Amino acid sequence: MHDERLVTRVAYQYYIQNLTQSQIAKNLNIGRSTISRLLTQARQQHIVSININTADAGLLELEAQLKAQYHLRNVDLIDSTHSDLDLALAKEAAQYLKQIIKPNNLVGLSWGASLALMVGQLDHPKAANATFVPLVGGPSAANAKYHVNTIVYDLAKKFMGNSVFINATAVQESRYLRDGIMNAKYFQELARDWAHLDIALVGIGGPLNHKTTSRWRDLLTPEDQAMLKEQRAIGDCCCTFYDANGKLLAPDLQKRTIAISLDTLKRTPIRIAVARSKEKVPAIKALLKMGVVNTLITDNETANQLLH
Amino acid sequence: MHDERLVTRVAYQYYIQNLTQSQIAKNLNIGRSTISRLLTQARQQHIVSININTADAGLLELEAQLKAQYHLRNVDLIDSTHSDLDLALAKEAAQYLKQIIKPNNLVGLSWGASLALMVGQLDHPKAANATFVPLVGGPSAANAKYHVNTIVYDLAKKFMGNSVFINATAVQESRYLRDGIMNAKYFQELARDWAHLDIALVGIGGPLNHKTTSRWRDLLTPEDQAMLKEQRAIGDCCCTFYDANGKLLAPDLQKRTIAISLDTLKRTPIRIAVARSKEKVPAIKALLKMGVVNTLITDNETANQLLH
DNA sequence: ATCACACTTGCACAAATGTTCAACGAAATT
DNA sequence: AATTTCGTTGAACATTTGTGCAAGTGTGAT
Repeated sequence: MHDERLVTRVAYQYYIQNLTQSQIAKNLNIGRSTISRLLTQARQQHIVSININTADAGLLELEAQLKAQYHLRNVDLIDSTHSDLDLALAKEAAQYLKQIIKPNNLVGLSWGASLALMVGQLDHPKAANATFVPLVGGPSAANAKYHVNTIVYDLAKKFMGNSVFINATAVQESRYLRDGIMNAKYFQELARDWAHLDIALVGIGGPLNHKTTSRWRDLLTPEDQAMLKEQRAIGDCCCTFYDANGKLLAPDLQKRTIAISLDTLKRTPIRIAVARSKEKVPAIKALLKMGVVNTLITDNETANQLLH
Repeated sequence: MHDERLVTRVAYQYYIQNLTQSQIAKNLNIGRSTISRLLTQARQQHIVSININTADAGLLELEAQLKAQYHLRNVDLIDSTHSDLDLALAKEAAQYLKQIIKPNNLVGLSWGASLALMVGQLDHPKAANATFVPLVGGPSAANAKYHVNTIVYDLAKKFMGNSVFINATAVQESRYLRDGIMNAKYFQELARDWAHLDIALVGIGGPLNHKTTSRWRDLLTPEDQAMLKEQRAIGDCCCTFYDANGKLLAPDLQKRTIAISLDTLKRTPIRIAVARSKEKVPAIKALLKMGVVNTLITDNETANQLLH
């Protein structure tokens, strides 16, 4: 342990005057290695303190905590005080995707309002020559604007890449119909893609009774809905429902669903969820615990609630 | 110029989470060079601030200012709140000397209370095998304790080195006497040493009328004193008097003085002055402006007054 | 005094960081 | 539209920093 006076002196010359360690060593007639060690000591003993002075520095702290608590690869937060939160979130997701996408990547997408919004927010995308594939079947109505195919197609266009379409709704009337579709040669290719994704980008569905219940859920029969309610579903990801403990629900419904399975999804290296709101907190939390996604883009309010 | 959001993010990972630049680059999918640049930007824009939390961090700031203002090689300050300031100063000077002295150095010393005190404060000196020489003649009375020779001898003993004595008082009765002495072969050797010093350690004398007028000044004749007063002497270094503008005074007295000349002194690479007190401020200031010394050891009160 | 131990130092190497340069791409100008 | 200009980027190189190791130094016990 060294003289505090000396430590301070060294820290001052290094951090305030920006001298190199060699210069300081010459000044003080001490070996350079010692300077290096004195500086580590200065940091350990908090003789020097380093602060970050920005409004959103707190966000980063939150990100780190969340990342640690759920063992995530990454967390990206936006400030909850934005006027249009959903828009801001979409923009952030767009930037994030742009940042991590690499040439020839295979990118899978589910859908939902967040993802649809995202596409529009993508500015100056780079030519990645990536391939974009849907992870779930389409919604009931042929509402082009929110159709998975539209999302995938627009995204591919912006990135100068290719896209693959999906020609079926997410939920079929019977498991036989569903199996039939999935056994088609074209679907087999899609399934193969699902197993080799580089990046997956998914939304998270909240509880069934929530007002803004998303468009596609009209595909569920009243029986499905009853069943899910009974089993305490708190949300879905890629049309797979689960409860607060991460238990997958409604196996019968599952078998009528055309979508990537959560297990397959888990094989993707980068699995990003984009979701926010108080209502979705339990759904997000369960999904994180299950390890289905390893990257989360949300706002700080949601993040705060996820910490407990 | 980059996105502040990104800069903050990078700064956080680097300074708070202690990741390396390469790791951050991988996280954010950015080239490492860019991270380096972002960090410089973060510092420039004060997005990160680095503080030093020590009582005497302010001293260092003062030191830096003083150093800049007078173009000094180094400044070493002690805290003015010490109970015995002169003792503390002596101790600091001792440590400083110990720190910078190198094997076989040739070290010159003037005298004064500060330097005398210093010798006693030198603990655990290293064997430097240095040579110590007086820069000025002795005082009038044969007060062994404060004699230059004593200082030089004691110091040499502590450093396991050699010392050279001086066998004359600082001021002679006539220039002829003085010239005679200085022409002696032994003095010629001393003079040669003066021209090749590695380190010079000097005190600074304050104004004449000051109460604690130092011991040696009884060598001055009443005429000398009158002359100096008339020419507005504010202090001396190595028995050479000067005024506030750095003009050397009393050439007649000079010619009767046995001491290194300030010009010769200036040829020494490391020239340290040890002095403090309100009264000596003008003397110190003038000496610094003249460039006679390039290293100053004092207390922060004196330092503050020197800044204006 | 001698030994043993803990602790510090400097050297040499490994890792991390800063910087130059050439190529690229976006805006602005013709 | 073609061309110029400006600013950004990554790769390679130069510099700076961190660290394991062996040698040195002081301290305390025997």
